[in-house]
Amino acid sequence: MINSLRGMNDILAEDYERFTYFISTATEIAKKYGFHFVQTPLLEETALFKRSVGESSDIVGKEMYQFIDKGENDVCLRPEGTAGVVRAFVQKKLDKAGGIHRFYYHGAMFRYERPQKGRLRQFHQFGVESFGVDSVYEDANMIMMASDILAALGIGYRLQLNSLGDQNCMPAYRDKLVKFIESCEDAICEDCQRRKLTNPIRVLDCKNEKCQSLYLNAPKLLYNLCEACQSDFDKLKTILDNNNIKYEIDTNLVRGLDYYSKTAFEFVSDNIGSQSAITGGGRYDRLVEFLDGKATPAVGFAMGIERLLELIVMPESSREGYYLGAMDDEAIDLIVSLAHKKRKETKVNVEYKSKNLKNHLKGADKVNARFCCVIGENERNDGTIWIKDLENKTETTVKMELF
RNA sequence: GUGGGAUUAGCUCAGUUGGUUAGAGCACUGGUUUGUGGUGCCGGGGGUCACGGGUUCGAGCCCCGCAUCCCACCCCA
Repeated sequence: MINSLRGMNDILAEDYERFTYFISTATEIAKKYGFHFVQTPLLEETALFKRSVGESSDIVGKEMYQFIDKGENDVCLRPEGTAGVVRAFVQKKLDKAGGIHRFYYHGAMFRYERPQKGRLRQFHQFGVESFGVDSVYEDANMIMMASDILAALGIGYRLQLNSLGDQNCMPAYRDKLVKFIESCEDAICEDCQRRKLTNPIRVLDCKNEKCQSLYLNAPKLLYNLCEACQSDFDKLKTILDNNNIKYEIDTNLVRGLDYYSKTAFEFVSDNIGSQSAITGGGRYDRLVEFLDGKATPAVGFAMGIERLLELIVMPESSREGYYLGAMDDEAIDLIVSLAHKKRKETKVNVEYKSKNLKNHLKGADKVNARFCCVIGENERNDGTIWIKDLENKTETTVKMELF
């Protein structure tokens, strides 16, 4: 038997119901916020991710499905969605067109990681990206949209918030942090020593307890913001307060992708195990420029669909459509024809074997049909069909031509 | 990539110190004496015990390997 690859799952039956329910709910809300669908390829040039996500990130450093194709191009399966959307944005010259462009997307992402609950090698994200708005109101808007989607799905969460600063305050802070790290360099873990050189901000995110205890006294970026970043962050908090969205400030929240600046946020769930981040996002004002576009402010987020599926509260499914059955073999052709006609308007299940009434009622119940319709000897003689509403338990008999 | 646990029917799981033909519930299927379901009763099908080796007279059970899932690390959505 050939099995699916490690960390790659089939989605079918009830899982697919939940999957499509999520997509339609999220899509509906994204459209209300004025976003439009964008689809980009699963395969991109490797350089795209190296330049956007960043070579120091784990994603690019060790998790990409990267290979040389037959034309000797260095390509990889996309590990995340933002880079492709930004590339498309620049390639279609929307940066030069100016104005505001808002996109939503969903699809498969690939990361070569050790699988775990909530962590797959092929997984799916729903994401949104907004280009051309530098106002912090847009940041708040994104958070409100994510919050609306989670609320519509009945998902509880905690929202964590931080600011990563911008090109004015980040470099100065980085120097300050590196000096701090150097002061305790001998005591920190190997990973952190490496991070000091590649991406010092990430040490704050270290899970090592000893490191964390040392970093309690580390300078916090949030307290070293320039005036513009500080006022934006304060404004963001005010907007969220005004709209009754609860949040926690997490000064150590650092997004694992290098392109974020200013607002960074993460929605986490306490009910799905250690892979608890269900939505992550933030502002990335420099990325369009990094990818050879005209400088354009942008902000976005992505949701991990598989992680959300177990948390979704589905609306109760109600009885729907018709079940048609024959009580003797002579009636089978009749119900097949009636089913063909009825399918022009609704869902119809047909049982091809003649059975007694009790078994047909059982069958209708099993497929969750609203109406159980049966033709037996009596009905054939009268040219009628017997119909029972399984919800209201009422019965009628109608002429076949009126069915 | 590191460490730990698990793997027996479609699903959830029992299975004694190694000993005849591997069980249950649910699901599926048929019947219930001739037209009333979801909720009665009776029956039936379905398992190379994940896979590959080894020890043994004999392995679901012990040993080794391997795959997958789960947990933690890590990472992130």
